Amino acid sequence: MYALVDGNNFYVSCERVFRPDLNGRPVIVLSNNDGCAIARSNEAKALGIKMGAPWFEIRHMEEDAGLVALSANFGLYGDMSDRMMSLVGGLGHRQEVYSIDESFVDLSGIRGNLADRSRRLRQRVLEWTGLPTCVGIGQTKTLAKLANYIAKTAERKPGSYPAELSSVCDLAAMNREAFEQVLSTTGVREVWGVGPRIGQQLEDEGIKTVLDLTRLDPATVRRRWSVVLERTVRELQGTSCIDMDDAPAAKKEIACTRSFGRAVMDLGELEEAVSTFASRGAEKLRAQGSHAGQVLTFVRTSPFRPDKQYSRSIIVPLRRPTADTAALVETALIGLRAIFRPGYKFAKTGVMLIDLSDASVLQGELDLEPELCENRGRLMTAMDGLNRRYGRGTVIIGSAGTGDMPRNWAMKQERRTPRYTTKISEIPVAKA
DNA sequence: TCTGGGGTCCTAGGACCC
DNA sequence: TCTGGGGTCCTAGGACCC
Repeated sequence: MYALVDGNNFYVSCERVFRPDLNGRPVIVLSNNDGCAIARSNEAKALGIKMGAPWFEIRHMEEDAGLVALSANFGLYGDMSDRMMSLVGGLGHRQEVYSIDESFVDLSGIRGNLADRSRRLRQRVLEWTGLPTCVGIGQTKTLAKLANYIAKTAERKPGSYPAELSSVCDLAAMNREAFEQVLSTTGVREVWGVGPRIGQQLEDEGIKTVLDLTRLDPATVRRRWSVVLERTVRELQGTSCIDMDDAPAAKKEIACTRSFGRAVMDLGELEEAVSTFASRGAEKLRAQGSHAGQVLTFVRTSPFRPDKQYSRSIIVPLRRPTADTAALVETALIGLRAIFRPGYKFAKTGVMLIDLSDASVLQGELDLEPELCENRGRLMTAMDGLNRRYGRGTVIIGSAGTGDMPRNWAMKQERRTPRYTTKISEIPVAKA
C-alpha cells in the first residue's frame, strides 16, 4: 500500500508562507528568465492560465485581473521541501522523495484507518510549515498517484468528485462500485505514465476514461503500445510493478543549461556562460562522487524567433575521467569553439557531463604528475567548501568572467522574493 | 522584446563479432 | 537456383516525468 503526498501549487504555497497577503489572489511563479508560468495558484488556474504559458502573453492580467507574478526562488522552495519531506516521512516506514513537492510513502505494516492518519499528517504539515498538501492512497504507486489527483481535484473543484475525497483519497478503501464510478469519471490522460501522445492514441481507440484503460488486456497493450504502458495497466489493476526507490542512484548524466536573458552573438560571452555551466556541473559531479568521461556542449538559437536558426552539439572526450573544474571547463570550451558560428543570435547554451563513473574507480596508468593530481583534488575540496560556506560563486574559475564583459547571457529575474530561510541577510524580521 | 531546466527509460536499427 | 544464426553494444529518437 502506498501514499503519495504532494504540496498544492507548491512554489506558490512556499511564497505565500512568507507573504500571506497573496492568499486568495491569483499568483504565478515564473520559470528562469521569467519566461513562463511554472506554478499557479487556484485563482490563477481559474483565470485560465495554463501550465507553461509564456509570460509575455499573460502579462496583461497584472492590470486586468490583479495577477501577481514572481520569479522562481528555488533556494526557498528547496528548503521548504526539506521541511515538508521530513514530516511526511513519518506517515510510514519508507519514503521515496520523487520530486521537489512529492513523495511516496510505503504504508505496508501501518495499522488503523489510513485516511484518518493521512488527515492528521496533512494538518501537522500545515501547522508546522504552512504548506497545504493532498494525500492519495492506493495499492500501487500508479493508483496512489491517481488517488492524489482525485484528492486535489475534489478539493479544488467541488462537485467533480464526492466531497469526502477532497484532500485525502484512499482508493483502496472504496468498494468496487464506488471505485469504478470514480475511475469512469476520470480522463485517461490523468494517469501517471500517459502523456499527450499516448493519451491521444488511446482516445482515438475509444479508451477515454481510466476505467476503460484498466479493463484492457495487458498483453494486448504490450503489443499495441509498449511494456511501459503495459506496466501502467497492470498497476491500475492492482499489481505492483514499480517498486519504492528509497536510495536514489547516482545520476547517469549531469546537465547545466540555461536560456539567456538576451540574445548573445559574441563568442567571448558564450565562453563565460559555458565556463560557468561546466563549473556548476563539476560541483554537482563532485557532490555525488563521480567522474565524467566526456563533455557535451551545445548552442542554439531560439526556435521561437524567425531568425536564421542554428543548433549544434559536440561531445569531447576527456583524457581521463575527472571531476576537476579546470579540466571540465577547458574541455567544454574546446567543444564550444568547434561548434560556434558567428552571425547568429544565440538563445541558449549548455554543458552535459556524460559517461559518468564512480570516482573511486580509477584506471591504472603511469602517473607522471602524482603531486599535481593530489593537489588538484584538495583545491577542488577547498573550493567547494568556500562556496558552500560563503555562497555559490564566492570562488570561481577565471574564464567564467569577472564582470568586465557584457553579460547578456545572465538570467533575468526581476521579481524574486527574498531567500527568507537560506540567506542570513534576508531572514524576515518579526516586529513585536 | 519576451517561450524553463533536468532527468529517466525504452526501442529500433546499425555495426560488429563468432 | 540456393546465401545462417545468435548475440552484444552503441546511438538516436521518442515518450514520459516534475
